[in-house]
Amino acid sequence: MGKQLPTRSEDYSLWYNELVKRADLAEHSDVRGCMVIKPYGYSIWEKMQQALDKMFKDTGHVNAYFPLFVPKSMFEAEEKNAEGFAKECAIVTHYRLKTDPENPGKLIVDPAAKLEEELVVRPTSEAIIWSTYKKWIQSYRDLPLLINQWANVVRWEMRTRLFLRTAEFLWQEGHTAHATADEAVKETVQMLNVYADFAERFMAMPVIKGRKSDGERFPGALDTYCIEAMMQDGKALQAGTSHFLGQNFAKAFDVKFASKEGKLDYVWGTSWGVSTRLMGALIMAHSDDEGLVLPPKLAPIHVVIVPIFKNEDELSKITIEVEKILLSLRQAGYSVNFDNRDTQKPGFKFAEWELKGVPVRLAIGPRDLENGTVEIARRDTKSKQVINISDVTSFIPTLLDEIQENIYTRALKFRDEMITRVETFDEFKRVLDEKTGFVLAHWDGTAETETAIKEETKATIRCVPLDSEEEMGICIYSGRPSTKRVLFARAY
RNA sequence: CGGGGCGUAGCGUAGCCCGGUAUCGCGCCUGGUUUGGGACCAGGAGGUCGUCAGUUCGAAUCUGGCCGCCCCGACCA
Repeated sequence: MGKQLPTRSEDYSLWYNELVKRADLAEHSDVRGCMVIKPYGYSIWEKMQQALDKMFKDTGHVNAYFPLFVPKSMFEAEEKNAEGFAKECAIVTHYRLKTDPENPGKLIVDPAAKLEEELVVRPTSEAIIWSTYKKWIQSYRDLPLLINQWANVVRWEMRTRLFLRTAEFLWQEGHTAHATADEAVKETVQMLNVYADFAERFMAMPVIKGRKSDGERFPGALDTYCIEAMMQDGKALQAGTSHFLGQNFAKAFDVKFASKEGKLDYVWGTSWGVSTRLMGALIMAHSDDEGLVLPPKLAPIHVVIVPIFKNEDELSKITIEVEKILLSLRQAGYSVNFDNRDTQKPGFKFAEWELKGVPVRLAIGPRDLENGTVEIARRDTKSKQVINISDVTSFIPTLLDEIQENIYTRALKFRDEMITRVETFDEFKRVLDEKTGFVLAHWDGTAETETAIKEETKATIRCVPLDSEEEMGICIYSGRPSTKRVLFARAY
């Protein structure tokens, strides 16, 4: 393992994989397609969970937990949904092992323990949840039902990438039921806004809110909204989705309610989710050739303090000063790590904490003790300055805010520069190949055109942006009339 | 499931064509010198060469089966 990370420009995928491993975020498990999230990586996910969970609670949602296993008959009740996920389901068929009579010490699946009905390991929980909602909902007084679940799901993917696509992943899925279509649509849009807000305010990652084309819609939904983010290689990453389910699941699972007027009607549903994929997004949106760059609001460690010392005596003198800083910063609610290991040199520690993306580093050595100063370095710009040690406590909060802001602004500027409006298919292909990034172009609205463009260019319609203005134009592919531009990109 | 490639120490590898008991780097351990940007020197530990069989006096190397993994395609939060 070399000391230097591969560079982003050389091979973005290699850079990503190495970074994930070297920054101690995650690694491939020995289990096919699965991922081990390491403590440091998991602590970032926990920060995301906390922030999101609060936003869900603030919008009136509560948490619950539903089973991992879904009986096949229940799973197939909503046909479109079942069909959409059928190709990537793990299925439990037996419930017991036994000693292999021909191979002592080894186990075989006991053929006598075959399940009468197979259990599907949830690829998503609509089926199991709606079958439960049937029991919970009778009257308009039971509505709206606003529930979120933090869980793992399994999708048997052919090829996997850490965080972006693994056989098992962690996520949150909200499932709500409403008395009216209007209210359900409002919920769908509200949660899309929550996601966009989270991405921008916490992850410092600008996103484009939009609506999926028919082809990209969630199976079983009437409408799928999404947020799309741009990675530093110009590719798009779907960072969250919110679906308006109409009455599809209510009908499939017979979930009816009595209205105020005494009429019986099917309820209206939504579902929405974000996953550990956001970790991949966070990494690819901000990190550089030195490693991870974490926005302060999601950094498990805000500040790391590295003492520069030659002997025990120097370290203890430094420690006295550091203790004061630790105390005041921790009281102010910041997570601070004092790296007083005597097994590593300062240079090594600098590199290591940069790799892990800690936003601010303080270095204190004998020179500083003499001058009453401390060297302060920020991860996002890699700039350093020396300030008075007495100013540290007031300096840090402002600096962290500034870093959060700067990372966002930088990502936004990059994103905006990498969105190109094109008028012809030649231009479209050229931009995708040479400049990369997102392309705003007219599309005739047909699935045929969408598929043809995808086959020729590997670019997909990421979404119809919600802020896309009415504008007469002609489809870049078919030449037919179009009223709106849609967002194309190659995607993860 | 189609097309290509690879399995050698914790990780990354050389050796394989042309058979003689395994190379180098990182990491790890010990001692010393170092310590304001990934230290240096010296010594050391660690290997059923994926697996099973065959050929041979002798197999990491040649032959065959099996297992596993990676890359490209189809699928995808």
